Amino acid sequence: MEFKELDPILHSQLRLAVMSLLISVKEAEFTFLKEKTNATSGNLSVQISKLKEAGYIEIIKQFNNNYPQTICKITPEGIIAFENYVKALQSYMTL
Amino acid sequence: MEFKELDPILHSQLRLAVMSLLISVKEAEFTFLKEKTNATSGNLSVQISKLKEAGYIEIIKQFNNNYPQTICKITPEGIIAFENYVKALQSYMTL
DNA sequence: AATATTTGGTTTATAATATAAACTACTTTA
DNA sequence: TAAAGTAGTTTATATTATAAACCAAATATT
Repeated sequence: MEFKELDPILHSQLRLAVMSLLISVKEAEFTFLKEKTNATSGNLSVQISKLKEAGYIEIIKQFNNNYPQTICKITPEGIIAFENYVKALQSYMTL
Repeated sequence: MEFKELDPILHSQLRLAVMSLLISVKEAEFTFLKEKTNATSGNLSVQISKLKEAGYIEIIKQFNNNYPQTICKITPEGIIAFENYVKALQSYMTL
């Protein structure tokens, strides 16, 4: 058994946490992700941008009660990438 | 359920692969690790040093058939760290 | 009504990490 | 004895992660 490549986009604690949340909730606000992950705004902003560039999530910017609101949704590619990442990890876990 | 911290020493593809191998074989030569992980010598050298500094492995340098030989062994702390890392990962995997 | 504070972020600068390239030291083979 | 191979280490560079600083607008305070 060889070691599978670990998708570098997902092999990041914060991006993985975000994806993990989006897998279960399907759609989440920036503030929700920030609270759940305990990330700083700056870091979260950068990381969701990377996930978007990779095509793993969709980012929707809108206004809610006069405030800007950033919504994140996982894409089908994102779901597949997450599943593959989990599978790849198992090759390291001596399961 | 919150996300557990991922030990940064282990959250590296190559170091994780090395630890995964050492969990199963208990002791391995540098060249064996290099072949199994497909790493370059330089990268492997750096990463096993970090694992040693963290106390996760022991490095024994000796000579074998006139050639230098570097042997790596996992330590009890290394085993615990690996197990904790695997447990922490599960909090991201929505198992 | 001006000013301070809060919300909800982004951009930028810096620190940490991973990796490859270059190098060292020695051995074997031609 | 020169070339090539073994077994690595060191160093330079590219990539990543993170925090600090900033921005724009809303709301609260005096």
